[in-house]
Amino acid sequence: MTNTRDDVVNAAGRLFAERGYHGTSMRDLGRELGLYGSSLYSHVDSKEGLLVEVVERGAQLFDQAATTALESSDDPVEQLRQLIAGHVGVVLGHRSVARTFLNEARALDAAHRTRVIDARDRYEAAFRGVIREGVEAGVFSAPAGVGVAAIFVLSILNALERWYAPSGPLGQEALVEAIHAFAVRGLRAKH
Amino acid sequence: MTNTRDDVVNAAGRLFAERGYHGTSMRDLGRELGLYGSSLYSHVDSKEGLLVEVVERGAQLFDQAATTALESSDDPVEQLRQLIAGHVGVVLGHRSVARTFLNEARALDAAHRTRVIDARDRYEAAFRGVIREGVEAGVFSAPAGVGVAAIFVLSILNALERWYAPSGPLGQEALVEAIHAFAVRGLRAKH
DNA sequence: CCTACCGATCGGTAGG
DNA sequence: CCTACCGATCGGTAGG
Repeated sequence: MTNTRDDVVNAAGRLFAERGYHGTSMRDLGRELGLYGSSLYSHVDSKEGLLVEVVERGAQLFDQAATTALESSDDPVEQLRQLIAGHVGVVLGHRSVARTFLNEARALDAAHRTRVIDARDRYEAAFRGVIREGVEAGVFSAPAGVGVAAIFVLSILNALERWYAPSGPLGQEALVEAIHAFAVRGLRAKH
Repeated sequence: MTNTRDDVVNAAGRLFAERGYHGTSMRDLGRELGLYGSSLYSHVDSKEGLLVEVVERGAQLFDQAATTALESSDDPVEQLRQLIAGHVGVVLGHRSVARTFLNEARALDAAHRTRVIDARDRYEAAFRGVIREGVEAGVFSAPAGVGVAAIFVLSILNALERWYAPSGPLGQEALVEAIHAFAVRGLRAKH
């Protein structure tokens, strides 16, 4: 019945993801945990600190997923599959954190927002690198540029939190396969 | 120097797009127009009414674009190009409205939110229909289902507001061509 | 469109 | 973790 600090951070992630940072009050958050808004301050320093913590956790999860994916293989097609699988894993395993990371960074002060933007750019760079290797190996083609191709794939991945229903007809593995097939075809060099 | 009602709605769209509905106060909006927050109420009835107006305008723009696109041709590949071109046109021509429509619907009351969700579903249905026709004509393939394929294409389109820079190296026509090429390849039936 | 103001709610603190 | 409270800000109104 007693709440831990982690309970507070997790509940904050849920509410920030659902209603947005500015749409969530500390009293809302307290209610979610069965206590008063003012009581939250024995667990955390400030509302903005909670947002920073959730967002940094999101950056961490995506960063780890990308690193693991790149280490899994030397083949660009397979690395892309692992990048996609990793992203899907983060979204399905930590949806609120992912949503807050993707959508609420604008509520951060300039310094923390810069950190998030840098983290996203490093993550994107993993996709760019794999696509570039594929192009150099002659298996991919990116007529509009590697950067644009990476954004297209990431657009599909970042949109998942908006529509994917875990209880729906499309399972996690089928989802990964569908995205990978679509991306690899979209990137496929003529042959 | 005097502001019209349209000036107020447009400025509201800009601020809602940049900071979110809950991140924008009526005093912020007044400041943007060079007047006091309370003065806005001689132009509009309420803050939520402003959001409704911006979001409904977004629904209208996307709906019109889809209708025009479908009428432009009978060929699914060409219809898809026109759907993409129409979406890009809305985002580049009315970016704030598009952003607010895409991101701020959750701040609406249940009745208006339902209207937005219905509008989005009708818009998605245009993409589903074109892809379905392409599959039936044997030119497209959608192994994970027509609905999933439509979502993939729309994910790329809906993400545009997050990254596309009109002043960047990729012009509007090249952007449409790049998305269409990626989508058509992603959907292309083996042959 | 401004001045003056309202009740409600905000993030946060003090003291227990 | 609660009680009692703070100053600031919120959406909105009355009257001009």
